[in-house]
Amino acid sequence: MAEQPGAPPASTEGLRRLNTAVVLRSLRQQGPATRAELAKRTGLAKATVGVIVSALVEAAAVSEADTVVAPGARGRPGRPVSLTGEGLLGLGLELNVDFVSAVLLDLGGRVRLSETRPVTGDPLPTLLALARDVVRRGPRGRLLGAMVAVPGLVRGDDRSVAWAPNLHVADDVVAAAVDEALDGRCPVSVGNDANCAAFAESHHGAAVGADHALYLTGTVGIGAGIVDEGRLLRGSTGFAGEVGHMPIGDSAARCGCGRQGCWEASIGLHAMLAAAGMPELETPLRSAEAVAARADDDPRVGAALSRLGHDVGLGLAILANVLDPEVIVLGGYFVALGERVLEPARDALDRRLPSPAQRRPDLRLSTLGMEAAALGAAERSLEAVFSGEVAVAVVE
Amino acid sequence: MAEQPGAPPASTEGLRRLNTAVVLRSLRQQGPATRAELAKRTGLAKATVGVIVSALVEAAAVSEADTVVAPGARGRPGRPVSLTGEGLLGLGLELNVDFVSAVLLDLGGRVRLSETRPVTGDPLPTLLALARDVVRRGPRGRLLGAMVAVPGLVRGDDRSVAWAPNLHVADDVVAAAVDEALDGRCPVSVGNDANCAAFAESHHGAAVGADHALYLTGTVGIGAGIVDEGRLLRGSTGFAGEVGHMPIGDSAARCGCGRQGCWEASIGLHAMLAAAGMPELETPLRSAEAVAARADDDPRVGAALSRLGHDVGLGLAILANVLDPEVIVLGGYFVALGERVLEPARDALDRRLPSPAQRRPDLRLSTLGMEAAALGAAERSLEAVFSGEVAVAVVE
DNA sequence: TGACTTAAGTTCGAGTCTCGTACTTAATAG
DNA sequence: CTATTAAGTACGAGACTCGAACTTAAGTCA
Repeated sequence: MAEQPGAPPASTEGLRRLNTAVVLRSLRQQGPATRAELAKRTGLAKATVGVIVSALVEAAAVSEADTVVAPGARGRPGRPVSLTGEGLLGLGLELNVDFVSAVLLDLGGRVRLSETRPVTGDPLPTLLALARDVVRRGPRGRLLGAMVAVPGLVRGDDRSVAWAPNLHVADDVVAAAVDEALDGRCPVSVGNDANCAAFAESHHGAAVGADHALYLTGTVGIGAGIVDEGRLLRGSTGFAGEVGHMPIGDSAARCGCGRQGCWEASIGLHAMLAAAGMPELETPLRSAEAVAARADDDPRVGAALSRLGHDVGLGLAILANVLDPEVIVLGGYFVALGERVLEPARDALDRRLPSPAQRRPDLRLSTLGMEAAALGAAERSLEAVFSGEVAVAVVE
Repeated sequence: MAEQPGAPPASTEGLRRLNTAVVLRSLRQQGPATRAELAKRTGLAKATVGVIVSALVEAAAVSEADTVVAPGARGRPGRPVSLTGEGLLGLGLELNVDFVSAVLLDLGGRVRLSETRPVTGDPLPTLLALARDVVRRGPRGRLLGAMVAVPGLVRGDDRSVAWAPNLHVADDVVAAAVDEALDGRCPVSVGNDANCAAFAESHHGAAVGADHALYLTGTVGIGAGIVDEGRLLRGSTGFAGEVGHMPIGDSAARCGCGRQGCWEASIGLHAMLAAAGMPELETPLRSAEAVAARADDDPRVGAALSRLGHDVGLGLAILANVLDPEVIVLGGYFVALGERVLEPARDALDRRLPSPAQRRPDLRLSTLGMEAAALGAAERSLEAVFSGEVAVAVVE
């Protein structure tokens, strides 16, 4: 059964933390509002909202606009408060095999600084240098948290790596190294890259506003991130969403894992390139762009892509049956193939919905690019604030 | 994005509610404890635990044992408190096509009364009569909540039915009818039957102690219930776990839905009976028992069952890849087939795990029988207490 | 047997929080 | 210039948690 969840509120200070989080979430999800409106939205007393907002203003988490909310209305006009979060930052990092990224996000959801650097050799030192640089060059403010996205399996402590076949890291070496690079300035956690990217899509990308989203990324491997009721699905050992080796698609296709019929062996980058009869270029995206460019002229390539799309849709249908997402976002190399994959995938998906009562999940392309995982990691590093686990406003 | 979740604690009374829930969960999950132990477990102050426990004793939610916890220890011996919940009840109901069930559960997790009645014709009146009977004959006490499990789709309000192809009910007619039958004595909600059964397994059945569990039930149709971090997965429209029509197994098998290759068409009751060459009897369980009895003598039947098990395992492998459960529980007619299905399913599952790093989920048979859904519904009706949304102890 | 030790549980006062009410403030309407 | 309306604030009451001091109920050891 579930662990004793989160920090219990315990004291009245904890109560304040929770109510502050309620106000922050309301501002994030429903936009700016006057104190009176906030009181209505949250169910808190006007007086309470007043106190909380004052503290948030003091902490530079929100700011008051001078503009009146509804000019021409009777009564004293309210001054709308909006979530700007100028001075409160979350750092998202991505540690990957051939590149590292960093995104500095403020509490208002604006990206304040972001950078990606290519890597040859051990990526960790490059990541640490990047992290230090970004923090130094970024805007002044309080760093509330940092999260590192890694292509691998992360344990339930959100810190130690259980398995990362392409990266030579394990346990909490990454977390500890970043801890040190940041001088212990803020808590550091680690997360799976697909999960982080999924989170990014649901907060900033193609799945904004969707409470239930599925993110599928494809490069050489295939991975998924699952958001249910706004929360990331982790599974008992962190493996949830490791969908690359499900038996889907061409059952005779040989996979790098030694088995046959893995989904990855049908829709992974190498399978796609082989089917299109084209070579692998420097990056998956490049390779896919080249294939996309060729597809219009060469009907064989076009046919390969629509077969690919069909197999993508088949797997998505299975996932949609299990998870019932509102939106499905395709990332990775699929983005470069665009409608050439989306259309046949939609067809396959349509034919495989469980019942006429279910509407088809919206199938979209990722809009976030390379830095999706880092952005999601940054967003996740701020989650503790929005959930009320961490206090942002100081009591005066 | 997520709605403003749950009732915010808001006032200090809400804080008490939450802290009371922390104590209750600790008692449920970690067993009886003295006040001092509870203080350590929950992080609350000794004084606070004292007050909360007094209120819980008053409300007949917990009771103090006279037995000393550790005889022979120095210092004043503590009086252990245990969750008995004598006077606090949750009612679980199941509305099905050919039977209805009711389970009366106390807060301590003991079934105080349960009954199942067969139905011919409209099941709703029979259910209402059963509900009234059970409440009347059951032990005196406060009814904290009631939930009706239905074979159908339930909307996010946990009350109205969106789709129930085998039942002639829609919207909130069921909830309203039960409301009336119970004289509005407690809040009434409605839930999907597979979800309820999954919840029952994770609290009382084969998946006790597992935070992440998958429940698969098979009769004519195939359905799943998914527990992740102790919470039920619902999906955006309540369809999560509707796995019967995923394209798995024999791709040529014709399904009742008009398509081919649905999982249901390979492992549903009718497919099993056809493969075994045996007739359908009164109930799925009966039919399956007959097949199981024949399997030892007739190698053709044995072979059919191991093919069935293989197809079950194939689908479970996919689900395990997506969800990473700790335990998988098979219910429905599979229970009667026992190891004849489990063994080939385990084999297929083993061959299809995503990586050597993942351990195989434990595959078990349901132990709860017909009343699983009603029991789970009863358990769910008490969830609001354990989550702190509803107060159980009255402030004196 | 009786003083000492140890730990459980309770009492109490201080501090924090939310809430409702009453009040002040800033705009429009006439 | 006065009345009206609604936003925001001040304030006292009530609820809750907490730490420290205190009481209680056992075992320990002379």
